[in-house]
Amino acid sequence: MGLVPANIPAYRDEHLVIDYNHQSAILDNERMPLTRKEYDLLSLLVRHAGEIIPREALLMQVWGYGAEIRTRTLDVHVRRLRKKLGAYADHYIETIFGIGYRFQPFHAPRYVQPVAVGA
Amino acid sequence: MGLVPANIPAYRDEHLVIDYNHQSAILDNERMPLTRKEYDLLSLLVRHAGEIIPREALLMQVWGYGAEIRTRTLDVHVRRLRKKLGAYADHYIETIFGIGYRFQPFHAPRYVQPVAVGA
DNA sequence: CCTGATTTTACAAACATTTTACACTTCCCC
DNA sequence: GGGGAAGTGTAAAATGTTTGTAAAATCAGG
Repeated sequence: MGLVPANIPAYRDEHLVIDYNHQSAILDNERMPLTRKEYDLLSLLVRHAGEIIPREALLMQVWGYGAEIRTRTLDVHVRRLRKKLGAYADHYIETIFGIGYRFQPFHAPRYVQPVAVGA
Repeated sequence: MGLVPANIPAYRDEHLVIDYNHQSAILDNERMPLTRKEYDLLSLLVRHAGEIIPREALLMQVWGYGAEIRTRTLDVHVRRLRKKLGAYADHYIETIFGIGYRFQPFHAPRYVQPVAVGA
């Protein structure tokens, strides 16, 4: 029981922090408020940073939609995410035409760098 | 050595003091009278300052309600608390839509060290 | 260019919280 | 115990937020 779930290490790069425990995101030291679906979508992309994830897979994982459902919901949510990501939007969320999307970290395949946190 | 446990250090910030030993609260040097439930709710939030606490957890900890109980009691108590917190209400008690609430201290500790200015 | 995919905008439906009002309960004092 | 004041829970309307869909605009690939 506990108020706080298990301790999953956060994602961090030059501009973005995703705290999986708090289900929150911080962009350039500012809290970035995300809705549930936005968070689900972003965190899925981030957990597979560098990989192309097909639309199909995203619709399945985040919405539970099967291949038979035709919808633009994913695109609209990607847009909302990009809007909140501001200037970095196009760097972070890459469109793979005809396939899906890919999250691209800043500064490379170093997923988690040790960070000295001031108390 | 009485019934009441040892000295628990009080919570203090710019405007608010919570004295856990006396179960009392002081807002801008004025005593802020709280009812039992109000105190329980506020002190729980304050003890986890900066963390999101799910509605479920609050209902469990303060009321002993399980997940099966559907009620708006929590919301109403949050409202009563906010009313007593006056102008700072919205700063102190933050609503996390779809999840729960969070107490935000004044002069909050930063998640991440500020980055050198420049750009 | 032509065609189909994605982006963008706008809006409505679904869902969650806030606010108000009131009923019930508890506690205290006589 | 009786009566009143304070505390607490609930219902319901008002308000606010999130999500899904449609439709037009734009883009990419052949």
